[in-house]
Amino acid sequence: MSKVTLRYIAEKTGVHPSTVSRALDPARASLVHPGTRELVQTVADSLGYRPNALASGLRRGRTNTFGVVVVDLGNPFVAPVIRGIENNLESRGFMALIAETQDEPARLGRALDHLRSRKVDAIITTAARAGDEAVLRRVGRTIPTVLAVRHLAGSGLPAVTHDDTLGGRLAAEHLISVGCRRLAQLPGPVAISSFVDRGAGFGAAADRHGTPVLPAGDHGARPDIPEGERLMELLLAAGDEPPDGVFAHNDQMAIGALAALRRRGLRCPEDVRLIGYNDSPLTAYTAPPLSTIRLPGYELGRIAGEVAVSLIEDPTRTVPPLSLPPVLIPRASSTGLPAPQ
Amino acid sequence: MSKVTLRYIAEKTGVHPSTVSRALDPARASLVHPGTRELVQTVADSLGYRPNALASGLRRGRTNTFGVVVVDLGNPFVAPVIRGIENNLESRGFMALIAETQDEPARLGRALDHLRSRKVDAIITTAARAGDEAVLRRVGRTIPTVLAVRHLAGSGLPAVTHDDTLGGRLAAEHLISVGCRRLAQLPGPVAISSFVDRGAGFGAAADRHGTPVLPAGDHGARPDIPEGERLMELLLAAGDEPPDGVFAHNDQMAIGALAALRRRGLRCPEDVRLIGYNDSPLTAYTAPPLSTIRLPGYELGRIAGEVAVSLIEDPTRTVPPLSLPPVLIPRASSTGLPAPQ
DNA sequence: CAGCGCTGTGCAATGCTTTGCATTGCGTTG
DNA sequence: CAACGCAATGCAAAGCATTGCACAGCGCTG
Repeated sequence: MSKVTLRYIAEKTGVHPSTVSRALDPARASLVHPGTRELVQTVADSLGYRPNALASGLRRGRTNTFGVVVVDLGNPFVAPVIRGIENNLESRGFMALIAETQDEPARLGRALDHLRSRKVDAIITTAARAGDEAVLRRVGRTIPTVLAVRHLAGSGLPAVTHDDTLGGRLAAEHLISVGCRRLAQLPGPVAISSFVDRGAGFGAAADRHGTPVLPAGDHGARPDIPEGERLMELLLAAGDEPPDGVFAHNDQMAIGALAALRRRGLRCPEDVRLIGYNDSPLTAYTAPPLSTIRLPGYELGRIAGEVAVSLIEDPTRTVPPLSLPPVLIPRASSTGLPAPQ
Repeated sequence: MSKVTLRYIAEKTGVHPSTVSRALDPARASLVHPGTRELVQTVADSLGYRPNALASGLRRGRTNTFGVVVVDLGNPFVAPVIRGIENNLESRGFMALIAETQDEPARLGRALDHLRSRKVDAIITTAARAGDEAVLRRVGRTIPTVLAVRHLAGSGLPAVTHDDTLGGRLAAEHLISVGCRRLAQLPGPVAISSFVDRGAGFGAAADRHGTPVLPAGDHGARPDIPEGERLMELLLAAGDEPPDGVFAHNDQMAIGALAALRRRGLRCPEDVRLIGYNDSPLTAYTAPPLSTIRLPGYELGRIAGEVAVSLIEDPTRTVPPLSLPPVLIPRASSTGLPAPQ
């Protein structure tokens, strides 16, 4: 049983391979006689022919494949972004080649090499960190590359992000509006634009209201539950009067903070009001339900995909940075009110 | 600036392309003179040469790419599985082409077509449903295909699963051991082996102990939070005396059940003890913390990758079904005790 | 000096599809 | 009837890396 190739179909139908190629490509099917076309199509269908994407890609210089670089697939908030990218591009026959970096520069380098080798049509990365400028700029010269979620000033690459400055501001204004007078943050890593912006937005808004922000003991090395716990402990151990309103730079850290508060016998929200970031799936079900900032991840992914496609079609295009507004989701951890629902 | 190809390197170094090819392939580098090899390697490095994976794949019939088919990247428990697959295969130079089915048969078909077209070396699917037998068997004849997480009797494909029968049994025995005498289940879709096995294991264990299991009002259409809420409502509305121990077939449904109980003014665990399944990241932080069954997802992914590789190397091999034991994680929702930690 | 067994290289073919150009055949027009 | 246009198809090259085979060169041996 020989493999089903274009040539094989051509032999079966008695026409030339190029005619088969044309007959099967919707864009060029009009060039071939309706009768021939139908014959070719039925034979191809009955044999279960699938064009060899490698040969096709080699010939035309397009693979209909794009690379998606993420830090960690386990992070709940990357899923909607990928889905947004995927759903947008899937309808155009694209598939995603996924690479994880675990926030390690060496893995980013390897991932980009692999994607380059496989001739992806575009790359979307949600894993940019300070320090990645050079390698991303280099790859961006030959392959349309879009930054999603995290931007990176020195890279010169188009970016589609959440407006984290606004997110930080929303968090600050909310805590102030529910009566907090001594604020604090549990900050994420400084190499990542999202956290930098959240911190800056929060600080600026607090300043504008004349509300003090206690210095954070440290920056989160990885923005996860144990780190949130550790940073909250630091804050409580600082000797000063503890803060009455805390902004955790993501929900994981906020959940860690809840645990730390509980252990120290402090109540949330009575003693310390808390707000997280991302609106992860289960934050509505913690005790107390966690106030948070909701990000339009799916939409962001969709737009990043759109930008990537536009760059594939015209790589010279310059795309201005785009940022999507987040939304405050107040819940009991800051308001003290039971969830409305 | 012409593209950096094998031929280009060959011209620069003054040797034949085939020599360059050999010098750059660790497996055949020994065939070329050390001096030549080094010259070629330094020139290739300095030009940033990356072999064209399309041409390579076309020629050798191997792409070092595998397809991973999942239902939904947003589902928290698929992440560790993918990571297990990926981490295992990444070190061997493989990359993953990811496809989502959303549990829709048509999308599965399209996904498999795309993967076939792109000549992936192997396919790992975590999305098998009753009804998919024929299409999976067909693709499995030409591409090594491994079922992960969900098995499928009629497919004849090797499967690496969690032992969900055991998981169901653990749930039943645990509820019985903490004093429950009227059990019930919130079952997931019947087309998915995982849920069928959980239900069967639970039922069999309850029988063995002579403990009655109330009939479930319905099967979950999608095993998510709202469905859990709905099924729990059904159970409570059934008129009979309500159950005192409930096994939700996954954590999402358990969380939905918590909400339903709260709304009906029933306390958990005092009135109804509850256990979920999967040990999703945030179940430890719900109120009350949720008892659950922990699955070795990462390990499962790793092994599925292993099996896939062994099938790539020898497609005739038959691999016996493998299933990994889950672990009971008792928390306050069933024990009534505060979490130890 | 023929012959042997190596090693290192070169050569040409292969894998499959796409595409610009050439060709064929047919009908139309002046 | 010659010339022309047009639709449909065929032809061959291109895209890039890999690989079986051939060949040259080398140091020996009988």
